[in-house]
Amino acid sequence: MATTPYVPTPTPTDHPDPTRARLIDAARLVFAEHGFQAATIRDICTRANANVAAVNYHFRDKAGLYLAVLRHSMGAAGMPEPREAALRAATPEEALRLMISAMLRRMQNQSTGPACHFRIMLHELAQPTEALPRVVEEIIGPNYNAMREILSRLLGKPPDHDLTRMCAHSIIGQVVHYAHAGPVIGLLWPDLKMTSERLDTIATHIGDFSLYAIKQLKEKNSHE
Amino acid sequence: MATTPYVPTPTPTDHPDPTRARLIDAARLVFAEHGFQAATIRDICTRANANVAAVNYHFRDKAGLYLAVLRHSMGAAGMPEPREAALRAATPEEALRLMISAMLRRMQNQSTGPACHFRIMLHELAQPTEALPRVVEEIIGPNYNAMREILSRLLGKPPDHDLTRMCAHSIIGQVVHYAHAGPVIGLLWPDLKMTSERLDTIATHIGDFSLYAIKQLKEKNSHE
Amino acid sequence: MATTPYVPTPTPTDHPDPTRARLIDAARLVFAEHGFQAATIRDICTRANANVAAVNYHFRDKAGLYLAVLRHSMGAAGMPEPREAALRAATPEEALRLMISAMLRRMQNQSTGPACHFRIMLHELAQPTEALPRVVEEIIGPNYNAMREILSRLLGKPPDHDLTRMCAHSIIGQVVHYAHAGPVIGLLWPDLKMTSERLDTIATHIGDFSLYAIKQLKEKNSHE
Amino acid sequence: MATTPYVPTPTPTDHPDPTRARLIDAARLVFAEHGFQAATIRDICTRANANVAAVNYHFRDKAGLYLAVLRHSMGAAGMPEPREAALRAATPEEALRLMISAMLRRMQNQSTGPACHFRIMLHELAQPTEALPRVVEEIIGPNYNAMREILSRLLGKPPDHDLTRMCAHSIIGQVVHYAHAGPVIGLLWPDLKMTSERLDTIATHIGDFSLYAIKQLKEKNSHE
DNA sequence: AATGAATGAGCCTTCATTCAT
DNA sequence: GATGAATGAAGGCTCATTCAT
Repeated sequence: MATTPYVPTPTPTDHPDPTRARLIDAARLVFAEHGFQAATIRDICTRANANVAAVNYHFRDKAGLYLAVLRHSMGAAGMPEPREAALRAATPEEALRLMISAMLRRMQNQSTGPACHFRIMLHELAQPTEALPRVVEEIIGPNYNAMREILSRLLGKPPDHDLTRMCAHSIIGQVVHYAHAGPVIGLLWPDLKMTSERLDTIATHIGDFSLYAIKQLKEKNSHE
Repeated sequence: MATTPYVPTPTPTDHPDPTRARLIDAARLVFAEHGFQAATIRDICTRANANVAAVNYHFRDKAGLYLAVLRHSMGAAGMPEPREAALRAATPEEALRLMISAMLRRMQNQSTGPACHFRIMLHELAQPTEALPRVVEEIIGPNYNAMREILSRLLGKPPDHDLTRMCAHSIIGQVVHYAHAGPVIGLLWPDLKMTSERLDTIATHIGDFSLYAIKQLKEKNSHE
Repeated sequence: MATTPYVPTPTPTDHPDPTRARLIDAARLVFAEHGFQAATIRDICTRANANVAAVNYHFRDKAGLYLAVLRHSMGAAGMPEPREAALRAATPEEALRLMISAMLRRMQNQSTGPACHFRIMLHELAQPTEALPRVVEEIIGPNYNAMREILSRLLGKPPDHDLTRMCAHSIIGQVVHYAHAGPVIGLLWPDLKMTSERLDTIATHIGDFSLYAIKQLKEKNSHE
Repeated sequence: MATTPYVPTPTPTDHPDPTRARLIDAARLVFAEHGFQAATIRDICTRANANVAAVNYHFRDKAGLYLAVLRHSMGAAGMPEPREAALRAATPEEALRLMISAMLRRMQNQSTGPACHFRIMLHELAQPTEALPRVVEEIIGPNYNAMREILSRLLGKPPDHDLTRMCAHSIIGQVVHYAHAGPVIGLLWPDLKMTSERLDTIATHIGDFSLYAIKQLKEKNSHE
């Protein structure tokens, strides 16, 4: 244990192309495609041009590699993007639209882009591992809170209010549905092509749908 | 042929406690918990108090057992429930609310009730098997079409219209989010208890949210 | 054991088409194709339109069925054919030619004809079972002795003489080679087609080859 | 790729006692005894004092191990022996006798010697695998061609002539019969002991038998 | 710092066989 | 007289992991 260096390397981008970095990169794709359990170390090592024992050497464990992948994905610059988008908005309405659009776009290029952790999340939902709490805390939580802030302003309710939360779920549910149910939607709607324009259309629809609903909910609520 | 009885027997409830039925019952739970690939025949057979070879005898295959479980879940009386609920409604608004409520209730008690196939579906989404098209065709498709019929009346657009489809996705996305993101929501909203009343609250919220949005969308669309 | 009727049925052609007969018929083909060990009871029973347990019921064992097949093949009318052919001959030379021709013909239609036990023998040579001594005693031995009788007359040596035996082996070896090495010969001599004329040519060649050799051997031996 | 070393290593005798070599050695015996299908990996690994997974690691497959055994046997120094023996002969008659003798000797001590692939071939004949064409091409073919060359000179016919081929089959058939029919001959001729002198006697007999026959066939053929 | 070799547990499947009916 | 159902043993294969170097 004293010889396993998988902990004292907090700077992952020190070396240009060490085995460690190649492993994380390959693992991201494999975990995204198959999930934690179904992914095999051999597959990852083959893609990373590394030895089978490399994973155990660098990360002690399959689970260690998985955690490293998540930590890497969370630390990547791509993460705060949706919230940043929202910050640039002048009105809460625009902020909501920007967030929706950013989340939608993020969920597309899952397989290649630096944000394929969305697909990892999908697997995590189907079969949660011990990493779920950490992911929720560091990735999902902040986004969830940011959205509640926006909704709080739109609804005139505190972020902790049940209505605010349920509205947040309604919006997030609409967005992630296109990622979660991707294969099913492909079968139910064969003509659908996920082009960039189509993505815009969907984002606009979700924005309209949600803002209309929120406006009415606010009115009805203020009358009570 | 006389030795391979894994063709679907017409009267599955003839005998009081046949191994075949016990296997399907146990498999439902195990598949729901772990998904097709991660589930092990040994686990299933142990829970069903059956021999490891029983699966091969009755269903030829792990895949055969999986198909049988899906077929059983689809054929179960629980399946048409959401659509039936909608048929009893007087207005399309009520029909929509009934469908939402039925789907939500269905998604709860996944582990024990006859409808744990919702959790199976979740795994199927994360890692589609060859059974996905069949499930879509026989389970999801009809519900999707029923919902589009209702929305078609509410929106004044044909069921095939893009707006109708996107509204359907918006509603379904809101509903299934509570199933898909269950563990995450549990972490983000620790006080939430999924009691029967809470379920009603959520169903009402999704109904309100969606009907408000639809009404506005219809108005805006008719002005164009 | 008292209830297993697989022994007291010495008359196999009593009933027109009982399961037992169908099993033996199917087993002959399967054993001929795959040998004793590689043949599976399920395959046999499926082809015989019988239950998996039928073999154990009628023959107690896979080995029991195998023995029954051999007994059936040995008792069949086709067996003494080569020797009968030899008896009809006027001279020992003709007797030898007739035997060679009969053995060659017999070895062809192995798969369908009633004499597919030749292929069973091939498997028995590769992996002898406990049935080998019985087969040698009842099938091969008589043919071997008949051939030695003929050779004894041709060579002027007793049937037990080493030269007689080695000549018998030389002739039998030539003949069975076309059966044993069938797949190899097919690869080494792709143009070869095992038509009836070709069979005649081969029989004539082996007859010429052997009779020339025997004549010379007799001469040389008588001078010593 | 770094993890799959089952590609043939150029220097198989580098290490004194590597698992790979022990596996091949054990597999040779087991395959010779039971044939490809009936042989079990567990048996081989037990005899080789290796883990069950070692076969998968070194040869990917049971079939991979089988191929390696064949390749090893074919590459062994013992292979070209019969042809080399023939090359040292002054006359074609002597060449033929030398080949016969070498083949006969080779077929003995199948179980321990480096040439137990003869018994493997026997299984291959009874139940051909995908390896048969390769074996024919690399082992049997060259011997067959060498013998046809010799016979061509003895008969005055081209190596491709039907008579040449049939004579080759006659000789090869006589020789391999002692290997193929070993157990049967043992039962038919209990006094036979396969001593070295007996092997010489048999070789001489087959040589006499065949050369007499060939001489006569050549005469008869030249008169036509 | 990194790897080739080896390991043991576990998986799915197939087999011959038995038992109750 | 015959069968559907069930069983335990075994087989080939894959996996994550470890160890000596």
